[in-house]
Amino acid sequence: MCQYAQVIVDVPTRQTNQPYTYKIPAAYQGEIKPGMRVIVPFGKGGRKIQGFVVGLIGPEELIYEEHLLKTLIQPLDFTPVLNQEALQLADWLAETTFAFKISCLQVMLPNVMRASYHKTIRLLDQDVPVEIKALFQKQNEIPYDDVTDAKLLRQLVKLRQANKVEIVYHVKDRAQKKMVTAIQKQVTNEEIVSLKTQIPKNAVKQAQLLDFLASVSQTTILQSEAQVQSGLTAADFKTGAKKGWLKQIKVEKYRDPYADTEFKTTIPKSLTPSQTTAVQSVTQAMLQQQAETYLLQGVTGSGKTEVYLQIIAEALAQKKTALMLVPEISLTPQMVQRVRSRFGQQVAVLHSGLSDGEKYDEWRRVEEKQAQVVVGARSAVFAPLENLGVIIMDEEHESSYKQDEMPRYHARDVAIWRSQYHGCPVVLGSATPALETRARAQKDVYHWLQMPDRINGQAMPPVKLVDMREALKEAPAPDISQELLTAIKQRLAKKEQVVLMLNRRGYSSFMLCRECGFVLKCPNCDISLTLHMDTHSMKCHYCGHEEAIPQTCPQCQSRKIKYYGTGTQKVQEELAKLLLTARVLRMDVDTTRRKGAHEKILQQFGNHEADILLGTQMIAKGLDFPDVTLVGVLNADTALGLANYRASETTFQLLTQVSGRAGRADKKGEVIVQTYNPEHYAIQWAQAHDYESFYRKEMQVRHLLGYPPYYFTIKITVSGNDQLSASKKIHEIYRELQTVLSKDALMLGPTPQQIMRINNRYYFQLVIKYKFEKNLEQYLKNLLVKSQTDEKAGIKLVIDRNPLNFI
DNA sequence: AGCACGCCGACT
DNA sequence: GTCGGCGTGCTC
Repeated sequence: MCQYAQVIVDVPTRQTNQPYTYKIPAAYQGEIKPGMRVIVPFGKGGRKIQGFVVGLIGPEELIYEEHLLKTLIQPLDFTPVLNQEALQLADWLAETTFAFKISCLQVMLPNVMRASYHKTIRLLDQDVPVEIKALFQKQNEIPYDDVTDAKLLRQLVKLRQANKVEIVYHVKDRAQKKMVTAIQKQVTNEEIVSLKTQIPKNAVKQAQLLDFLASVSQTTILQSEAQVQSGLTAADFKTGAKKGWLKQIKVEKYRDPYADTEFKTTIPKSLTPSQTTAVQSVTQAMLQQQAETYLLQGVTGSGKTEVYLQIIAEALAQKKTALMLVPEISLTPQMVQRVRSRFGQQVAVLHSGLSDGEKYDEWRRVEEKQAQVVVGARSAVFAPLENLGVIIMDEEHESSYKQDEMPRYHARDVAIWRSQYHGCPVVLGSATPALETRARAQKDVYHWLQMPDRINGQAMPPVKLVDMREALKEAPAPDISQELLTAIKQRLAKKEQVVLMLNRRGYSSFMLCRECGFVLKCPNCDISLTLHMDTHSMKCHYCGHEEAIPQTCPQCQSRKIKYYGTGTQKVQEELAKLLLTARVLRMDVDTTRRKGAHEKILQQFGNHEADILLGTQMIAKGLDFPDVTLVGVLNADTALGLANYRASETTFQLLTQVSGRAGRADKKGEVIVQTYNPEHYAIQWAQAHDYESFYRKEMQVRHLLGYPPYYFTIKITVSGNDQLSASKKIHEIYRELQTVLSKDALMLGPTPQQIMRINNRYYFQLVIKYKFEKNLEQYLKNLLVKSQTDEKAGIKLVIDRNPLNFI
C-alpha cells in the first residue's frame, strides 16, 4: 500500500508546529518509519532541509490533494533514531512548555544529529562576465558564503534567472561514526603450519605474521591491538590480507572519554536502617512496576549516593536499566568514578564536557543497549534507555535542571513522565528539597523517605553567624572579619584546609567615582561593568563588551574613581596581604572557563597543593575533601537582596549545602557565615540546620504572597530593539489576557525586567498566577505561533511555564 | 530563507 | 494605463 510521511520540518525561521505530508519515493516505500530523520524539499526555492517523520498515513487519510504534495528526498537513518516513547514525549513537551515540536524532537538527540545546511553555486554556462569567471576560477562549484560582494551577488541573481548558474542546497548529517580496522583470521592453525613451509626463507615478517595468527583465538581483533601484540606494521597485515590469510574489516569504534582512567571496583557498603528502608521501598516499587515518585530527603553525609547505587544495582539485577541525573556542576570525576567503579563498562556518561563526537558515541552505546546505566546532566533525561527500572535525580532542587531555552522543560517533570510511561519509580534526592517537592511529599503525592542522620554519626558542624554591620568596623579587610581571619589562621597552623565561598550572584566589583557617584556602565546593557584584574579590563557579563579600566572619572575627571564591591580576585588580594604564606586557589567562572580547568583545580586542592579554596557557588556542590575543617561564607545574603520570590529558598539551600562541606571525615568542622541580615529566617534556620522549620516558614510566606506552590505561574517576556515597540506588545498581550483570564487569576506587571536593557535589547515581562484557567493554554499556544510574525520587526516573545525566577 | 502576491508612486 | 518599489504571507 502506498504511504505518505508526516514530517515535522526544521525551517530555520518560521515554525508551524504542524506536520507536512510528503510522498515517499517507490524505492523507500516500507522503509520509512516514524522516528527517522529525512531530507525534504521545502518552499519555492526547492531548498533541502531536515525533518522528522512523526507518522505514516494511507491515501484515504490525505486531507491535501495528492498532486500538490512534494516527494521526500531520502532518509538519513536506516532505523528510527527516535522511538515511540520519544515521539510521544516530544508531543507532551511541546504542549506543556509552549515549544515548537521541532525543538522538542531535536533536544532528545545528540547535537551532531542536527544536520548542517550549506549552499553552493554551480556554474552551468561558461558564457558569463569576466568577474564571475574570476570568482569561480577553475572550479565550477563554489560555496555560497564565499560571495560577500553585494554587486557580484546581484549579478548572480540575474544569471540564475538566465539559467547560467544554479544554487545547490546541501544537507549534511554531522553524525559520523568513527571506524577502525580490525582483522579476522581466515586460515586454520593446521593450514598455518603448511603455509609456513611454503613461504620463502627470507620472508621474516610473513613468518612472524603466521605465528601471530596461530596465537590468536578471537575471531575479530582490532588491528591496532594486533600491531602492538605482534610488533608488526600495518603493511605486514596488508600483505597478509592480500595472501588471503586474514580479512581486514571496518568496525565501529566508540570514543571512550574515560579510556585512560582506571577504576577500582567497589562493593556495596552495608547500610544504615534508614538507608535500607529507602532502598527497599524503591526496589519494591520497581518490582511491581509502579510509577511512584519518592522524595529521598537526607542530610549531607547521610549516604544518599550509596542508596542510589544499590537501587541501580537492583534495577540491573531485575534486568532493567537505570537513569541517574545529577547537576552539571557536580558531575565531577569524583562522582562519575563512584558510579563507574560500581558498574564498570555498563555506564554511559553524558555531560557538557564531552565533545559532540563523544556525546554521540555515548548516546549510541545506550541506544544499542551496550550501556544499561546512564549518568548525566539535564539533557540525559532523554537518554534512549528502554525497559527503565528507575530514574534517580540527585540534588533535585538545583536550578540547572530547568532549561532556559526552548523547550523550557524541567528535567524533573520529564523524569516523572518517563516513569509513568515505563511503570518505574523516580527518586528525587536532596538535603534541601525544592519547596514544591517537599509540599507534594506532605500531600502524599510523593512518598517521603527521610535520612536525618549522618553515616558517621557526627553532628552537623556548628555554624557561627558574624554580623558584618558590627564586624566591619574593626575588620582587617573589607570582606574578611576578624573572627573569620582568626579561624583561618588556626586551621592553617594545624595544616588543615579552608573553603571560602563568595556568593556573587548579581553582585561584583564595579567602578564608582567617590567624587560624583558615577558608575561605569555597559554601553549596550543597563548594567555596570565588572572589573577583571587578570585581563586588566572592564567587562560586561551579559553581552561580553570589554573596555579599558578608567584612570579618571569620565564624568567629572576626578582621579577618585575606584572599584567597589566584592569579587573573588579582590578577596584573593586581601587574603594575600593578610596571610602572606597561605596558598590560595581561586575557582570561579573566569578560572574554570577552559575545558578541564574545574577538575584540575579540585585535584590540586585535594592534593594539598593549596590551603584555601576560594570560589563562587560552584564550590558548594558535592565536593568531598576530608581535610577541610573550616568553611567560610563571605557574604551570605546578597541573593536575598534580589527581587526574586525564591531568594530565601536559594539562600537557605546554598548555606546548608556549603555547611555540609566542613568536617566530613573524622575531623570536626566549623562554619562561619558573614552576613548583613543575621536575623533573616533563611539564615537563622540554615544556621540551625533545620530544614523543616524553614519549610514551614517559607510556605507561610508563599501562601501569604500567592506564590508557588500555591499558585501556578507563567512568565511572558517580550523583548525588542526599541523600548516602545516591546512595551506596546506586552501591553497588548496584557489587554488580551484580561479577556482570557477568569477573576481568580492574577497578573504581575507588565513591568520592565530587572535589567531592562541587555545587549541593546529591551525586556519586559508579565507574570500570570493562577490555579485553574481553561482558556489560558489555548491562548498562549496561539500567541506562540502568532509571535513569529513579529520577529521580523525584532520583537521576541518567550513563554516560560513555572519560571524559576521572577520579580 | 526565498518567492509570490498585492497595493501605492513615477513613468511611457 | 503600466512598471516596479518592497511590505506581507506562505511554504506539504
